[in-house]
Amino acid sequence: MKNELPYQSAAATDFAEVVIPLALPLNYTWAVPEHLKEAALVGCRVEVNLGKTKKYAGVIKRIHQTPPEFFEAKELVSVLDAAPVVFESQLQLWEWMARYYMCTEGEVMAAALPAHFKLSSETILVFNEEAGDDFTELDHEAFLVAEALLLRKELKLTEVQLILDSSHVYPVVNRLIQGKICYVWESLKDSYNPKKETYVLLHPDYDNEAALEQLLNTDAKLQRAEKQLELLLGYLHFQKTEGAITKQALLKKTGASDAQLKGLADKGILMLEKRSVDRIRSLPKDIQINFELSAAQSAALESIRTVFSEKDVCLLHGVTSSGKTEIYIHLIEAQIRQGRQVLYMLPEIALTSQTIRRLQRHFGGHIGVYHSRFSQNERVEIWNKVKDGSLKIVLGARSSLFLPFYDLGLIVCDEEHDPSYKQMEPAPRYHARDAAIYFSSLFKGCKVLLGSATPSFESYNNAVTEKYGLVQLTERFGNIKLPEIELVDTRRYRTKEFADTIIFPPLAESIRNTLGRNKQVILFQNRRGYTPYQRCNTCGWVPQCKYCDVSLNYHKVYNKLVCHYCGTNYPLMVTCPSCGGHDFIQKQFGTERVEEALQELLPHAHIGRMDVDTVRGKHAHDQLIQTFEQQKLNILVGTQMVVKGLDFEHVELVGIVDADGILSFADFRVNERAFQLMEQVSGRAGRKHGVGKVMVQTTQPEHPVLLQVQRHNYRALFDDELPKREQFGYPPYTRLIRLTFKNKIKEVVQDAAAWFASGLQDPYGRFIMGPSEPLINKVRNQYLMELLLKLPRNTRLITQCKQDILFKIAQLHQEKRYKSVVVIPDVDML
DNA sequence: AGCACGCCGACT
DNA sequence: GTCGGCGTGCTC
Repeated sequence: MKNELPYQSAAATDFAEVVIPLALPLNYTWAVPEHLKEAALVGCRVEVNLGKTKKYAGVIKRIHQTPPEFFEAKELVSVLDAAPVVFESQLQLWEWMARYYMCTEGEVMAAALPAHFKLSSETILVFNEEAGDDFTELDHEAFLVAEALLLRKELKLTEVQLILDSSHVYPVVNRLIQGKICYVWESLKDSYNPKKETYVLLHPDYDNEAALEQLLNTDAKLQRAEKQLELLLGYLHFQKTEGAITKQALLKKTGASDAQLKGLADKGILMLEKRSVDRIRSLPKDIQINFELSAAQSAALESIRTVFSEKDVCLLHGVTSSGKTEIYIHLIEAQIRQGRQVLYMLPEIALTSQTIRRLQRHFGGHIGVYHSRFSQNERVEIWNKVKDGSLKIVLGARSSLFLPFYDLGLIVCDEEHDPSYKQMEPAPRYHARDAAIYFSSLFKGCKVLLGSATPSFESYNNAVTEKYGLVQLTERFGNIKLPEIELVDTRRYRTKEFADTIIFPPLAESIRNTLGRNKQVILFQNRRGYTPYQRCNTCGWVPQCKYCDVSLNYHKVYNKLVCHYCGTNYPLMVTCPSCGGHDFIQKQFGTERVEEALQELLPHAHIGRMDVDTVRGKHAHDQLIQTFEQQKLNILVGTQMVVKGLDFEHVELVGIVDADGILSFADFRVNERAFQLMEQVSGRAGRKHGVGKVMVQTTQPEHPVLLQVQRHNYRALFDDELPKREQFGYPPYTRLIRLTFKNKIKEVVQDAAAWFASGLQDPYGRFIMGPSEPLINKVRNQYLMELLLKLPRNTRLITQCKQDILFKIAQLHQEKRYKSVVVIPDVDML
């Protein structure tokens, strides 16, 4: 370093490395002008100019004194925050994520920050109608903008620039947003309004023992209103036991009338308030652990504590309904009592109001909820409360990992195996479970608990090899037995008579039976069904790829069988090598067909369907669950969605309509996935009363996965599968990186992918699979090709390879023919 | 991600 | 002859 020269230190200028929400390969640097030196802190948002016209709100990552060598740094325009919006640990997470998942820090930042923090010249401000028109509190500049907003309702940030002196735009806008005068337009999300319910609250005047006593015994207000007094007593009872209570629930439970409640409200004793269900505003910050753990649960809890004394990550493998949640609650409580924060992650779809209420019952106002269905205002609210430490527990989907925790003591990753923890579409394509494990390492003594009834092989392997601790819960809570699993061999119905049958007689009979006893049925059908494959109609055999150990897909256009991992083509099967049969079929049907077939079979049954089509609306999912819960439906037909975290008391029969479809999925994880799916589905049966039954329709009743599902033997499946993973080089023995190539000319992508593969040949040749054409080979007018790398688990090699890939991508873009080919890396692809 | 800059087709 | 199509490159 030669920057010790006196004239340099005398003129020491500060420079700020700033992350801006763009896919830039590296962070840019701006000079900190003298008057902003005090305010420009690491983690603060700053307004910067980029190019001639554009402005962005970026976040300061680093302040230093090294002048950039190859360019003249522009000056920061302004500092937007009085205090940092993120801590160092968030910046570290962003950096790690960008490196590990091969994207830019800007992309991570864009995913991490709530929209309201992401100002740019394109941002549109919307007037908040609830703000009124009294702006006398505001300073002169904010006043001008507020007046303009009142008139126009919407302003682009560039328009605000016309109103104000250029260097003051962002700070003023920022003040207006914080003062809730306006908010940032959410162009994609049509401003979602969270579901509202009317809650009953006690008027604050009576919120103390003495006043309440007087009211109940001597106050004239209630002397001649016996029914109202009764209702009030009922209310007080439920408030004690349940915390917040809705109007609907109160009236139902006390049998009181609307008029009586209104009477109490008019007298100023109770208050009615519309609140969104998931909001936490006036729940008391109580901790109530009012349940006893079973012996098995207590033992598991103790084991977890022991594990945590020597390891940072523990896998809790507990069969369905073994009561993992109660264990989490105890661990969470311990953290809260120490004043530390807890992140409780769940797959998005399992974050139903059912789950949220359950946790709120124990932790009341300590709990905050964070997921994609929340408005940006609410997200900012939670964000700030997490940052200032007033919120101790966050229950959230994968993106809640980005919240500015300041003292995290525990991360719970429930349903750890769930693939939706991996972000697919835009970068960062991160896995929230793995990122959480890294994130926890930034906090002293912070532990991670992974929970699942059917752990991912990756996690289970880490537990078996003692990288993680392992704690098992083998019995269901209350000693309810695991459901009995009956395989229905559909080969017996291969006659003409049953040619179009979807629900075969044994299952049909069971459904009738169950409905006859006034119990409910769930039917599971894997998906809406298009990934055609060939299957022997006689024995159920499905052709596999020699090199990849995956089922082959039937490719209509070429009339061939294709492995979509390595791209190898095979001719169509004519003779089944397993049984000598000549009858190959591809039968595909989705939930709709199942629903139709059912309706035909049982014309009087009330049938609900849950798949991406039927729950597209905002509350549709919650609503359908409720309808089913209230037994207004007899049968629920659904895809994956019915599996997640739901608890239905009256379900006694679960039917898996087409197990063959699940078992012939062209994925090296088929068996793992199939087991997870079936085990989770069957966990829905008989959760409360223990008389659950599961029926599985299949042409392969001797299939090893079905055998283990029948025995609920996860370990046996794991032991069966692992050698195959090793032999074919899949995780947990390797790390996968998938590269997707996109271009609108088919030949160009194909050649680019081939060029790329040959360029990586040395030294990665033996790890490369493909290039191959993916199943869906054209998306939005762009053709796709894929390359898959199976890298040995050697951190240095993997890091090196990622670097080489990025370098290769740069080289690819030097070739004129491949200039416009887009390459998308996906690390740890699922 | 934008947006300016620049090189080729169908038009008043 | 020009207007404007979008492919390419750059932004501290």
